[in-house]
Amino acid sequence: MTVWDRPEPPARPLPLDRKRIVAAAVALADEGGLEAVSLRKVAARLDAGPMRLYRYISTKEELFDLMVDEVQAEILPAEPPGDWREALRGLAHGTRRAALRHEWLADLLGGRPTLGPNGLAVAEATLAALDGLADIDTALRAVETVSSYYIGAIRREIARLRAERATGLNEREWQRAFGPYVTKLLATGRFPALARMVHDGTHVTPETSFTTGLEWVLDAVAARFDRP
Amino acid sequence: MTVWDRPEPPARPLPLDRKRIVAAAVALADEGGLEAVSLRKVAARLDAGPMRLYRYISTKEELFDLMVDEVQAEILPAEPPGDWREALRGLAHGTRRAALRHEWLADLLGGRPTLGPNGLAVAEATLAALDGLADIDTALRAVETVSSYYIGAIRREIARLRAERATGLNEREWQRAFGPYVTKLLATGRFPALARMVHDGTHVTPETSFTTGLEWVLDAVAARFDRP
DNA sequence: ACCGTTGCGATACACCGTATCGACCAATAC
DNA sequence: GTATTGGTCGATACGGTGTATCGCAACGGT
Repeated sequence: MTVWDRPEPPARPLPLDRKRIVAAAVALADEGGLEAVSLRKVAARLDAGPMRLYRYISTKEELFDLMVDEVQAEILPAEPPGDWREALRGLAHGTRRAALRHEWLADLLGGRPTLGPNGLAVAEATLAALDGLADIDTALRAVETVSSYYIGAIRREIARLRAERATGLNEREWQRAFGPYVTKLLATGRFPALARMVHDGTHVTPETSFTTGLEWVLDAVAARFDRP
Repeated sequence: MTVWDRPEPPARPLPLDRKRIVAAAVALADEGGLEAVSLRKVAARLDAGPMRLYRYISTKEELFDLMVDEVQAEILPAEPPGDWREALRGLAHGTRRAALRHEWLADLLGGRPTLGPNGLAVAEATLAALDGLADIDTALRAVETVSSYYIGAIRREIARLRAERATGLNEREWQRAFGPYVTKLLATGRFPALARMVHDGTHVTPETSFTTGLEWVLDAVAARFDRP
């Protein structure tokens, strides 16, 4: 029996590790959103059966945790920041940019404590920036407040982005177009303040809105640092 | 054929409406979380087949939208607030209390624009409170900033609550107990600031933490109102 | 060389959201 | 009064999900 007759040995499946699994899941989520991530599809991308993954994770939620931690690596500042304010600002904008690159992140943000290595590294970097500027409790409160702000702001921004995309790319006209339903409701006169806002409010880019609010919050933090 | 032989006419199924459907869904979610809400189970609670619901909603997401709008009715202030600060504060705390009553709300908060009647009413009440205190754009920015803060804060709080519950009700000792994994990581010395925080930080109730951050943000808003 | 043990992953299960389409019912035509 | 038609409703069915179970194959010890 010649070599030509003999079949190749059964191709050993690619060895798996969490890194490859998470990369596949992130790719799927980037392409089709979180709901496109199924254990079967992730496994298929790696030429494996679904149950194969259970050696590395024990639940789908754990996969999500790993995904979040994975992208948190993108958030860590490249160079040590100048002062605390720049550090917090960088963190907030970094998270926002990550969420714009990986929109599914908005669905997960704040949903579970981030105890992965990168999550902890982010927390460490944040707290380190505030070191010595105030007592520990004030610093903690500052981090919580800023994080809460940008988690909420990012969620809202991505939500609006999706809504605009769904109603047909009317990015600029969203405020006025809003869909017939809302315009009708506004016309009833039951929401005068809202109607005025929609009618007279200037359109600002999401980034401007995000930045403005962030600076306000940072101002509030600064006020506590100056007068402890 | 006597009455006794004749079967009763087939019991006409209870008439359905969105209100009853949403109430059933909310009850299910209150009992078992969002993932306990399936169209089949909601329908079963109403003695109906799953497809029956599709006359009232066309997608499961729409049911979630209705649920959110439903609980937003609980948020509207009972009496007109004294000043803008009290209004925003009331809104934030109202939302937080609603999320503690209906934990699944935290999963949905900020996830989609709230265009339902109650959502719009909440927005109207908020904006009305700021009326005339600043130019429209500043007012809008203020509302966005405060909402972003409390959406993020509530999500984080519920996430921690669930994590504590899952690791076994160690509510008080969470900071120190944290699970063997984190303590090990902290022991490596790679996260000094974090370790100090965990070790020396005072334990504050979630409500205190929420309120503190909220007042900071409100201070920031007030600063913009005073000096426009 | 054999056998006991372990651990992997294919099979299978219960359940999901919802597209499809047959059965039913009301209204119309004769 | 009866036959027919039209439209609507919801039972059935489909393709997919996360994961429990357990037969089998590979391995280590005697």
